[in-house]
Amino acid sequence: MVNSDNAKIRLLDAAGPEFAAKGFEGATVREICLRAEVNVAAVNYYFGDKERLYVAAVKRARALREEQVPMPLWAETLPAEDKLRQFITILLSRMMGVQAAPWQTRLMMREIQHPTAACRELVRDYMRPDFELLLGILDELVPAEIPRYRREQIGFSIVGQCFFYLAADSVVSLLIPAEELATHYQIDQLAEHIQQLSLAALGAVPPLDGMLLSPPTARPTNSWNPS
Amino acid sequence: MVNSDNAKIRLLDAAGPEFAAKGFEGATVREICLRAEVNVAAVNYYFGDKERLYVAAVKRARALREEQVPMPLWAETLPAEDKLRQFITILLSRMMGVQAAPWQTRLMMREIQHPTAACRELVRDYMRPDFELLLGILDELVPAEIPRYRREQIGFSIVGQCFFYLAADSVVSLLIPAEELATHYQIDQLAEHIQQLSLAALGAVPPLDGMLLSPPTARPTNSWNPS
Amino acid sequence: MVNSDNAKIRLLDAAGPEFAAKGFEGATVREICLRAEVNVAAVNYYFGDKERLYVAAVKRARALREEQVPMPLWAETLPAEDKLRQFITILLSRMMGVQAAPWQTRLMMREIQHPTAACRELVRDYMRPDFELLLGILDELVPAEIPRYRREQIGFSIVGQCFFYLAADSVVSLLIPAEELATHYQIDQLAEHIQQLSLAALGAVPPLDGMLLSPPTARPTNSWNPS
Amino acid sequence: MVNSDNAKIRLLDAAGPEFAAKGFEGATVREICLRAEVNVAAVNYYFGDKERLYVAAVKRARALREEQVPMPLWAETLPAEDKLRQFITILLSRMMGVQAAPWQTRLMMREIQHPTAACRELVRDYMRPDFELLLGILDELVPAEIPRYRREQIGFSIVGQCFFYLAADSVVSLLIPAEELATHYQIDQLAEHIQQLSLAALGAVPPLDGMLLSPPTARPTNSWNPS
DNA sequence: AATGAATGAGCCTTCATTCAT
DNA sequence: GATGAATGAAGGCTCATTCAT
Repeated sequence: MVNSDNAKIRLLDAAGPEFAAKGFEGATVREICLRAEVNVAAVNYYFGDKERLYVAAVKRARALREEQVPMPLWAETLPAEDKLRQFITILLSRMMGVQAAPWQTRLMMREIQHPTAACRELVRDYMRPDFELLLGILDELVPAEIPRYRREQIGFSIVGQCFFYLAADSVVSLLIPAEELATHYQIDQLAEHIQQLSLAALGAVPPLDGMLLSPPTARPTNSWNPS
Repeated sequence: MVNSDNAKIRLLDAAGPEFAAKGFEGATVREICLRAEVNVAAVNYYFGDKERLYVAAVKRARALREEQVPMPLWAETLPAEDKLRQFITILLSRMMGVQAAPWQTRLMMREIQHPTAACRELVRDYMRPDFELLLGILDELVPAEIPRYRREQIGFSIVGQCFFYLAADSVVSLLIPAEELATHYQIDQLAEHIQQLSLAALGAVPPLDGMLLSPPTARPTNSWNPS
Repeated sequence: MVNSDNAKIRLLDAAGPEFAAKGFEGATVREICLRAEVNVAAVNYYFGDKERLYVAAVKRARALREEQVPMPLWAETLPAEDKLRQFITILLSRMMGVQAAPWQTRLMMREIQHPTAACRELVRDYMRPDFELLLGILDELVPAEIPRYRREQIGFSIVGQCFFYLAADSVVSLLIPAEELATHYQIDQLAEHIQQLSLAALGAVPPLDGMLLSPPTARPTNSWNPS
Repeated sequence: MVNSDNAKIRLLDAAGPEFAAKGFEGATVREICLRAEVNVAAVNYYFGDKERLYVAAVKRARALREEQVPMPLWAETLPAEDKLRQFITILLSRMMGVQAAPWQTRLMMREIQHPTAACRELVRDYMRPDFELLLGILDELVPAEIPRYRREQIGFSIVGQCFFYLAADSVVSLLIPAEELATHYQIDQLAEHIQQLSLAALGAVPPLDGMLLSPPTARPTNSWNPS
């Protein structure tokens, strides 16, 4: 039984990096089993087939990453601005690393971009709670009249800025000279940048602006930022 | 020979959608040749091997997309705010469409996330000019003292917000109820949102703030936002 | 142990239908064990290997079929013609059913056509007694001078006619229109047909015909049927 | 092209004996390709998959056997009795051989007993023409009033007697002492036996007997052979 | 006595590539 | 120049069997 669990875990630990590096098609069961030091038949024995091993590996990846960089439990009195900063920092921490990004992150990135059966659970169990957390923070920062879809949009803007550094890191790396790259990949500085940008935008949100309250399909003139 | 060119073009036009839909590993030379109505040996004959066909297909994808949604030539007198809005609109136009996104977009997305030999040229010929264009717009909007890496960071923030809707559309689709999804995928409204958020942030940039001028490696305390 | 016997019997009862339906190669140990609700290792534990399970299943099949349609014990005074009719009826009863034939019959058919180690015992214990019974009936119907090999030949002709409907039922089904098929598969009518055909032939046997008495290797001219 | 045909034929000639000896499941593509001296991929290249190779092998088996032992074209004046004898002889010739039976015969036997997609065509193209030929001969030998299903039954009885020696040869071999086996497997003598048995039965058919004319479902008492 | 975990051999198939024409 | 035939390598998976318990 103990050995059984070990073999299963070893398999997952071997499959994660392989799938992350080569994708579902590119990775081979043989190579994974070789790394896990188990028989080729073990994949079928423990997981049924390659695809279910992949799904299990994705789930494990997120669970491990969650453990490594957990969301904190904030005190009630903590200002929303600080929560936002910490939230952004954690998001960046999870995504940063570029080429050295842990396999967990790269594997999840693959799943997001080429979603399989695992994606639904991934979103339900991990992305959604985080996103709701972010919406909760925004609730403290934007006027009550701002409709939900606008808060979501602001949330996506914040997440998108963080996400970009991981998902498009190949482009960033080629766009920025190698010697300056490290400047761009400093988590704290970057977190501050994104937080400031977001707070400034939130502060500029005119609470009574018609456009924000009316449905987007009846969008008025460009009066949002009258200054 | 004319036929030769035709075969090569037909091959590229067949390869693009295939690679976009199934990835490099998932797509098969046979299927591509079948669609192109050429012999299986044609890939090796015209391109050497599968990989070089892939690279050629990626390049062609970006060239086609460039034609479809070109960057405009702005009049000198056009306010930078308007240029920014148009830039964002074009970015979103190129990326929107989720599953219905043209194969060109999806193929480039694959290349960004799993870069191959084609990525370097892609960035050099297409991403960099666009990014420089964006930086030029920002030059008109931020004080001269703001260092380049900060402008780049602001540029990445803008691009990242657009990029997110394409790269993470599977997550967005699962996060937002199906009936509200269309609300989030309105290019003009979204462009306005991102523009306003960005402009508000730019307006908030304190031109004399020490942190912004000093190199980030010698970053002082969190005094950027003194309020 | 009681459980042991139960497991063994359950295994046999599960193996029979499986082997009958899919053949030795097609049937899998796992599926058999699943049906028998025993461990996969049980086959090897109780029978040594798959092949010996197969042999045991074949034997059991014939024993069960023997119970289901036993040969009757005839009164001394029963006319041979009636015995023949009953014998044929029983043979047909055992073989009829085509696809709906009980698994026992189908399994034995497989063994006859692709004999394994089980075939020898099957013939010795079951086929031979039946065949000797038939020869005994024929002894009462043909002149004493008829040599044994001729009686055997007549026996084979009778058995062959019955056997055909089971062994070649796929051909019969395709040769005869579906709506008329039932007409051909009426046991009593068919038994009568075969009995009459056989009796007519027996009656026609010229007891003193040279050919019948001389060894077939020295067969004379075609004078058997002088007409 | 020539080489192509050769490879295909070699594959068929290698597949036939393998399938005949080991069945569809038991035979392996590797072994067949080894014998045919072609690459393992050749099966897929020429036939799509193992199953279609099997079907092609079955068809070829029957075609070859047809060539080896063709049905003769009889003169109009040839007595039906002689035609029957020759028909039976040819049937036996095709089936005889016991263990030494050509692979074509054994393969067809497998198909009859475990029919696959090939069976339908086999019956349509080969079995049915032969069976109709036999019915034609019987038409000359039985009174016109005898209904078709009775003629078919007589046909099956004749074919069944021949079929038995091939299909159940394992049983025959175990039932008859080895030294007497050859006596039973003499084609000419056996053909005469079956012909005589059949002719005697035909002669005994009472043309006006009620049962023969009435539908079998309303079968009267056992009055068929009142003698 | 009986079992669940684990295995290694082998199977069919797919695929990118090559070679003679 | 361009192609259809043919190939070798490798991949995922199934299966009967074994071994420690």
